[in-house]
Amino acid sequence: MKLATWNVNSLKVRLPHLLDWLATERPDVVCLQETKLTDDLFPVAALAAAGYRAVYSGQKTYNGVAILSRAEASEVVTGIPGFADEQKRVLAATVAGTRVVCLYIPNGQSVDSDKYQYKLAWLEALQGWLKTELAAHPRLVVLGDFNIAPEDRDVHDPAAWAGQVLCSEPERAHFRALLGLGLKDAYRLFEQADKTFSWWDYRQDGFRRNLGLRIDHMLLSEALAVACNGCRIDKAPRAWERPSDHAPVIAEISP
DNA sequence: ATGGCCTGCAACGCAGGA
Repeated sequence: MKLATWNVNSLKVRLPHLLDWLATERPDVVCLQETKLTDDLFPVAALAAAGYRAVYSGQKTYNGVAILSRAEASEVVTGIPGFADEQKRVLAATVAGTRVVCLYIPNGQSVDSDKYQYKLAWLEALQGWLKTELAAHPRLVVLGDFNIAPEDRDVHDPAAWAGQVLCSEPERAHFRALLGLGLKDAYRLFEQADKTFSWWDYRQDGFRRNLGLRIDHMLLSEALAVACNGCRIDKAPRAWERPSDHAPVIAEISP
């Protein structure tokens, strides 16, 4: 099974990129973030024509998540159970015997912001939920835009980012706590080139200068981690005209 | 130098992203 995650930064704008990319990569499951579409506007027909079913949870202007799959998705859950949140950031479904949890973790804006406190509370709730999900679903993948650069090697300029949102110690501690549940960072299961990132700022010619962060992740339960053959970041779409600021992350899992 | 760039909304600038 080929799994992917991609923050598309507006599915309306990026649909042509997504369709081109699906035709090239032909993944089995794709999680999307920042669709920024209400559900009545989701491009069901265009994706069906490309061979993909879709489940989605969106809102106007902000956030919005979706799971595209060749096989049917079942047991669909939106949001973190028991955690009241108007923002559409979570979608879980079972596809071909694998539990897929698609996340758009809050950005946090800055460490002195109310949004940062919301992010930490959100991460606390996420951790509790994923513990029960993992117990119920041995084949579990948690993937999406985490808005956390887990280590300094995931940051183009660690000194400049030290203590800043996306890199702060409380956020990184939450990321490590997810690993502590028994999840593995798929990207780090394999040897990777230095300074490989999944997001680059639109400003300052950030992509060409590789001023990036690795904040999009794929976490695998033990059963999936031992079956994982590879994980990579696909930088190609970031170089296309009018790109998303995020690149897709792709992993291959043996049947 | 606290902005630069992009998106959506709805207005002729703003919020939010990261």
